[in-house]
Amino acid sequence: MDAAHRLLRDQGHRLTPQRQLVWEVLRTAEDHLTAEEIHERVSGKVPGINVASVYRTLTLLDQLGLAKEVRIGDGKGHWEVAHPDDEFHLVCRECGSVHHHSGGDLVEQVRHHLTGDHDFVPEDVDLVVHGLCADCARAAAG
Amino acid sequence: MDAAHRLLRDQGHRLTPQRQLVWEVLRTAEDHLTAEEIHERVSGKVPGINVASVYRTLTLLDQLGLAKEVRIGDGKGHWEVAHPDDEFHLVCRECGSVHHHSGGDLVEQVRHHLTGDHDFVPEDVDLVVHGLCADCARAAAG
DNA sequence: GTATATGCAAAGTCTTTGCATCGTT
DNA sequence: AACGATGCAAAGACTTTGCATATAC
Repeated sequence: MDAAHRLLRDQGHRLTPQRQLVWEVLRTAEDHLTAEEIHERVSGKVPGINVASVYRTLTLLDQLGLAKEVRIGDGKGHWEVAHPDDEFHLVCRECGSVHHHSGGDLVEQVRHHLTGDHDFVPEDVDLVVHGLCADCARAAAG
Repeated sequence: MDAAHRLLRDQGHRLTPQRQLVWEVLRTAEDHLTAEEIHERVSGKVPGINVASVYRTLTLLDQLGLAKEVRIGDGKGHWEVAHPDDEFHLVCRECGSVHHHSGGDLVEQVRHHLTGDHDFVPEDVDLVVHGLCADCARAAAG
């Protein structure tokens, strides 16, 4: 049983097929999926799970620190497996793709900058950069 | 006539009282207002403008580069006068306040980092930090 | 006078919730 | 058996849109 399952049960939550499937889809996604997309993928695998359950599961995974919602500014929530936040998101305005980017110590610098200031206690640093991905930039230039 | 008005007309848009009021409210706001809040404030000043017009005006101001929507993760859009994006937003999870913070050259560094990489052409850098503002941090500690 | 902007109400999108039923523990 | 989770449908929050009327130019 994987770590996520263990964590679920340790907290007194039940390990249902729906939850396992949502987690599985999220874990193996190459992309940042919306709740609707996760719903589709899970539905493709079995009976048919309700969207409400997808939302409830995502909320739960978030609370457990296993998943995280990314707001890239298109109105929908996009979900990913939680990762150390020294990474940030590159959103292409042309094709809509979302890539992770490890910014070295940039996020750490932001943290440090704020902490030194003593004006604000930083918890979550959300860095989203909009622009053109390599492919779309090439297409635009060509 | 102020620069915003000139810009509106130069682009062939009409200078209506509604637009002037929305801009006025936005320009003089100390906070980051939602469309609903802007609507309330404008309504307080005169006859009564429709929320739809507020949304339409904000969209227009955005297109003209005069206003900008900030997504702080509470589901609503918050609006501000556009500013050079070497500033970022500090959102308090306790009181919900949103403060601007000039991060020195941090945003510039992000840009530079990405440009050097040639993997992505950065346009907009949105840096939102969630945490505790000075007041709430004090309250929590005390 | 004409094209654009407004008001109004309706519809749209994404997400949450109430409640009866089902299923994990 | 008991309590938590699911499904379903309805409601909610925020924003957009269609269309007739009003108005800036």
